[in-house]
Amino acid sequence: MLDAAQSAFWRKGYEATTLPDLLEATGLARQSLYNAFGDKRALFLACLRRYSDIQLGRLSESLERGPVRAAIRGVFESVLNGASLECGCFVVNSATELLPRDAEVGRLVASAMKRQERALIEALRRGVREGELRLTPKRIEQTARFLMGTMQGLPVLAKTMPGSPVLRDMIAVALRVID
Amino acid sequence: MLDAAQSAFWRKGYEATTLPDLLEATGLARQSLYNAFGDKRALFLACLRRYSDIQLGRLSESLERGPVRAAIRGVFESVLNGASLECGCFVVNSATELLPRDAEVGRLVASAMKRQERALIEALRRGVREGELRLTPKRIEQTARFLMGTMQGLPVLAKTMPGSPVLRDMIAVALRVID
DNA sequence: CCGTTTCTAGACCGATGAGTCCATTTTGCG
DNA sequence: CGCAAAATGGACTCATCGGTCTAGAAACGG
Repeated sequence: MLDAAQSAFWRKGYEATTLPDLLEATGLARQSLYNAFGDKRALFLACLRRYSDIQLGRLSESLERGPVRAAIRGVFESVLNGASLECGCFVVNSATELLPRDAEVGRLVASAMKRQERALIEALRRGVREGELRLTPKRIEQTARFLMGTMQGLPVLAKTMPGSPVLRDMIAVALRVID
Repeated sequence: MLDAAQSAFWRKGYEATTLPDLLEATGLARQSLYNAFGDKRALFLACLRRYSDIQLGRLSESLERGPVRAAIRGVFESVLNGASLECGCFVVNSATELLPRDAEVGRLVASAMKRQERALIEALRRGVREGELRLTPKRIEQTARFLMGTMQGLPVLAKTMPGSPVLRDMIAVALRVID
């Protein structure tokens, strides 16, 4: 239900997605949609929250067991398939479209980033603890942030240079920081 | 003249920028604007072309003399100030907003990226030639692409996490690939 | 089986979007 | 100076936006 609306917003962004678009995507009647969610903006925020929660869940799950390096590589490479390839990341898209004008979205995005950062720090810590990685505590933070930045950048790059070898190279070089 | 329109589009994106916005920004009368540029879309494309040309000019200029490593660091750090900090990169913003729906914008963006890639490759080659860097030809391409990806990612990150230490860390780690 | 509640279809609303038209003023040039 | 060209303001068109309203269909519970 929210999935359908989300995919509409994801493809076209907030402004460009019209109410008819949302009705067609969800199959709902106009009134039902307003009863259920209030208005377009509230629906959008709900989608965004949901997406970032799910996405973060997936990320944490991938990172919290198995070899850390392989997990991170896996996360990066999953961008090469997935919906992100042509649509980018929903959170990043929303951020570039609506920030810094929209404070609510700003908070939401910042929180998503923060949680992502924590998940990566946690994973790197585990890697160090288990002897897979060798990083000072300072370096852990720095590296996690770098990886996060790269994760944000990849979908954007995928959009701007579709089907180019740039993505693979980008990933290859980025992964060197945890070699 | 185009500058004014550009900054309006830059701040709010294509869809969200209304004609009244553009009139106020440029100070032009409605009719004059239509006489000069045709329509909103044509004006937008003109702005985008202009921006990417100027931006690429600046980049090439910074990269083509002096120590390469310092030049690249300078380019990265210029993101920390500049209009990019709160508005991101106009090209990247436009790409995330309009791709993959808009083929014309797609071509424009892809071409901008391609030229940027070339400029970086050129710079790295020079660095190797002058003995500052030690990279195999293969590595040069790869590294250039990585740097380009990072350059695209930085403004996005700046928007999603304003005033966070993430940017500095991201830059610090990214620069390690040319150490 | 009936009454209540929910959902649906679609007309409707005011606001605002991009784009056009035209009468008037301003400008620049011979 | 004078005239042609261009720029201006503002009314106007038509489409579409997000959102509301209403009357009828479906669904559900006792």
